[in-house]
Amino acid sequence: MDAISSLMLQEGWRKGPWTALEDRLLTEYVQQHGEGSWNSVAELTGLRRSGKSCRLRWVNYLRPDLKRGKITPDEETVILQLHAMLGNRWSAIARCLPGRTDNEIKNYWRTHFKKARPSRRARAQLLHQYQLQQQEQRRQYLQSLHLLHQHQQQQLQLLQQQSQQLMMTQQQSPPEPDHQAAVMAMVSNDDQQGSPASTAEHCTLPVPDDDDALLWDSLWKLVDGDGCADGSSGGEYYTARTPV
DNA sequence: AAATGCGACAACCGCGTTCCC
DNA sequence: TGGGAACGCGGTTGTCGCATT
Repeated sequence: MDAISSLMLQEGWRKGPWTALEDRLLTEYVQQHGEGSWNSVAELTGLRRSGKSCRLRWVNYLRPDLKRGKITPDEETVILQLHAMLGNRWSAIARCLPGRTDNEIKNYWRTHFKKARPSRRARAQLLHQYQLQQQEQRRQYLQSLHLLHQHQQQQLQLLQQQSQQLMMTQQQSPPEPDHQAAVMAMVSNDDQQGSPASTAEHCTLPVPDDDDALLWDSLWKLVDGDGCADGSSGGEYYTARTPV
């Protein structure tokens, strides 16, 4: 707490939510004296509020031209477009939306468009989705291995048949050594491939491309809970959600 | 039914700018 | 022209009510 705030409390300045009586006093003051000279509000009305607090209350809540109610889709569009052009210049954006305050627009933006650190529940859901995706990847991989093995078995049977036919014909004329060795090598290699299950034990999941690697890396950071705790680090904006 | 999470919004705070003497 | 008061702005925090677990 700074010196001024401390002094305010010592002198009995009120803080926190405004009461209906305070609102009425402030409204009557503005009706009589106009906006401005906020520091004289306390003196002339008996309000125990700082000039700063009075101005904020008037601008953000009591002004008669304020528009109440939800931000409309049209207004949301304007906010998005202006924010893309102006950045966080809330007062400039508010000037283009009659009846809306900079505070209101700022709050709306932060609630709807600024990426927040996912909650514990959201992180658990992300982890669950990730595990399901991994299971599905592994299942597809094993299935493809199984199909490959079936194909290899068919090839092996074919080769064995050809080999037997060859042996039978060679009984009439001696085989060429190179050819026989090549056939035996192919058969031998196929045997060493092993069953799909044993192969799967050594298999690794497909290596993700760069984008996927980044995604999973981010995911693990979220799951591990070592993301920035206060959500105040830079670069955390993302594109607008689809309005509901 | 109680605990917890989350969105919405009001209000506060610090700092930069403007105004006035 | 310098300094202090007033004002304006953007970031942050606190609170409340509803939804979900």
